[in-house]
Amino acid sequence: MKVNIKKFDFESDKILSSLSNQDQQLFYDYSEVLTFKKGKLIFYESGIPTGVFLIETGKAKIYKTGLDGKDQIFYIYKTGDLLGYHALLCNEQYEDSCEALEECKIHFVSKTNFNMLLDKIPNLNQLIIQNMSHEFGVLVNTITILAQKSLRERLALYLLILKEKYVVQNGDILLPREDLANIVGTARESLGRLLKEFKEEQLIEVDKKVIRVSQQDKLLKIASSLYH
Amino acid sequence: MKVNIKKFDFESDKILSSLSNQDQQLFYDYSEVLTFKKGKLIFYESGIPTGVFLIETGKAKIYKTGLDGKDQIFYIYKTGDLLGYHALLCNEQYEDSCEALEECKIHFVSKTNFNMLLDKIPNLNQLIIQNMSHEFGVLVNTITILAQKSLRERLALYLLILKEKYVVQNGDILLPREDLANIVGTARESLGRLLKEFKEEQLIEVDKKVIRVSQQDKLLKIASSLYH
DNA sequence: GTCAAAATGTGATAAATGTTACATTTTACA
DNA sequence: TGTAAAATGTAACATTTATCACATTTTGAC
Repeated sequence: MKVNIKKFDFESDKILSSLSNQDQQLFYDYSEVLTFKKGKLIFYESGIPTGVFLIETGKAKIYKTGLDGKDQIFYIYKTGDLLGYHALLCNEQYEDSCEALEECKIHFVSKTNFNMLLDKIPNLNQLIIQNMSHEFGVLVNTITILAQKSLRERLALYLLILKEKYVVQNGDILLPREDLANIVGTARESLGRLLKEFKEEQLIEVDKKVIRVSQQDKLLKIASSLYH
Repeated sequence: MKVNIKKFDFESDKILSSLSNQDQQLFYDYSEVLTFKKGKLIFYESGIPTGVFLIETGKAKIYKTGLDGKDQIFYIYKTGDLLGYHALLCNEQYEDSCEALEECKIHFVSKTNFNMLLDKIPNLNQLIIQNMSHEFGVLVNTITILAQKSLRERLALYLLILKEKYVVQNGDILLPREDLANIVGTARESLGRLLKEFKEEQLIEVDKKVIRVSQQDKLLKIASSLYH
């Protein structure tokens, strides 16, 4: 059986897109637009949540910094995604940090406004519940992959996931090596070695920072432990 | 800084215990009591959810079986915990399996009844949202640990977590080696070797299957990468 | 209690991955 | 456009962890 890439997608864009046009407009009405330059923090671990974020353009990584200072990236949000509501909804400090991978235009909805919207849009509550319970499954899958699969398998899988998501132009992956290493859970050097192997096996093409998947089917087999 | 063991607790017992006595009674009224013998499946991956489960007595592991047949256990539920609502709430198949670690007495609430309860108990919806958003943080922490920490650190951490939770008598841990290996994400043999090391270093005592933590403080330092 | 099955322990070996220490390239911006 | 800083590549080496192939112990059923 093959791994299913869709099972690694939070689908956090569905929350807003499932609302009626009026409700979507209401959401925008109660938001203010913020711009985060590349590398800027949108929120950070142990900070107090003050609202939620809807990405209009750009991508952002959420990650957690380990005790040794190494980051573990566990998701990349993209255009349309609603994020940052977990800590807000359980009245806890942020457990993770969020950083703009490129310039991000974001609709920020303050805590008070968000609560107001939850009142005014009966659907919203339900959609967030649906999304969070879906996310649970995604994180469970992530844990299993990280705990059980070899580096080679993990890299193959995440290249496929990123290809779907991290489109710069026709499916090219443009992400700092360090970030990619922090997604698949390895050292930058080990990642580099493996990327070279993949390149030699003509599974991918590498042009400076850009990675292009050339043999999706073979990568999928590797990710599924069906092919070494 | 030291790792915080509390950040690995779903606190799924808080859902019901936060309700008023009347509402708790209502919950029980709409449930039927089921008994699962040790080793029996409570639900399983790719199955269709039909309701939720409240553990009255016993413990149960939730895990996911990887493509190679190896299980990854990512949580152990105990008395008072409400579980199995994720797949139900997002209308998806179970992403994981749940198996009784010992004989479990469980209150099962069917999907229809659960929806009815969500209507009748205004609080319940809110409590589940709170719990799910809290769980998100726990899973994020789990991912970071699995991806970044050495086997030695992971074992130290999970022994401490299990000591809190898996009390048979005064904090003893009684769990098959294979299960423990599937929690910390390693092979059974590697786990055994490391347990022997811990024993030689007098961090733990091992009496047949029972593991007893003797030097909690040192284990905590190991788990926190402060001590080799 | 006996016996078979399941669980656990052991040791040698192989493989995977991390670490260190630089060389080289690319990028950002002055 | 030049230059320093950041990112990336490389190679040798150390370490960790998995794997294999059994021996031994424990458990559960009869």
